[in-house]
Amino acid sequence: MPGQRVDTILDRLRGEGIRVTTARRAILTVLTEHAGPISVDDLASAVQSRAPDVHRATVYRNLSDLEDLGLVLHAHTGHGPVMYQLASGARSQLICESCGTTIEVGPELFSALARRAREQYGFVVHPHHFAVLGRCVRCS
Amino acid sequence: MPGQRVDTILDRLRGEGIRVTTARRAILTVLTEHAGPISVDDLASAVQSRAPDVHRATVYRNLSDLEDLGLVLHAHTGHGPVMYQLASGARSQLICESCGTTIEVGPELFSALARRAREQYGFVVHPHHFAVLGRCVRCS
DNA sequence: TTCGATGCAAATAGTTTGCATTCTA
DNA sequence: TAGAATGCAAACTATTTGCATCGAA
Repeated sequence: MPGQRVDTILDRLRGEGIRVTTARRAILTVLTEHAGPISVDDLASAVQSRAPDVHRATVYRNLSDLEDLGLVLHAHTGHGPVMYQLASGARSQLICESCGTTIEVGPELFSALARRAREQYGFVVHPHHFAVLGRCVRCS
Repeated sequence: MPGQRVDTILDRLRGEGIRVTTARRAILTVLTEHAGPISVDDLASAVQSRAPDVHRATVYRNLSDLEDLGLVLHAHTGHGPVMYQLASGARSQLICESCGTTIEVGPELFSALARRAREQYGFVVHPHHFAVLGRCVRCS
């Protein structure tokens, strides 16, 4: 299944005149197999276990390109590292500032905030681009 | 009025055995006079226009100490710089990912999100520690 | 064979730290 | 005058960029 999904994306890339390389395939495979957001660090490690020669700079460049194409999204997590995930089925995160525990949540959690921001300020919230910081059950 | 407020804070610091220095006074004065969150960069510039010899490292060290005392808060703003503000009367921010426009908002905007996060996950949201990213009226 | 993509190294930005010196209390 | 706080420089982390080389189409 994941392999098929990767191939679908690669076909789309080819259609856009973008070349299918070892690095690109490995990055998309890891993103597809890993449900939810993953840090560049973890992503690069996973990629390098498949294709050892892939350089970090290449990972950054690819993530940036894939994001421009609308295929992946990044999220800022405060003190923590930037997290990437496939755009389809993207999830948001609640992150504990004390222990780092991360809870993945759907966009419905933001519906009221999004509505108020839009009504009061005309501001459209992007729930996938930032983590909600706070304190988890165990730490509070 | 601001001067009085700064003195109140300085008295409290003295009470905790913390010394009142030129740098500390300047940092607190700028934070008090500037309503809402300010970046370290802007804060340092404003501090240096009052006390030119204050080094950036000192600004960072002081902000960290003041935060430990619960007097100031920092917020992560995604791609942008970390913002600091006095803890009393702290505001949250909606930041446009396209043009950088910032809207300051009160904590009431987060009430529904905070309630759902608490009810469903026992997670306590800290609305002041992260900015809400999205797109402003003009950019969307 | 062409030119997009890569590896590598160096540059950059934001922040932290070690240490000798300064200055508050 | 003791030791907290500072200035400075160097270290660090995360990310970006220039450039010569490589390889997908």
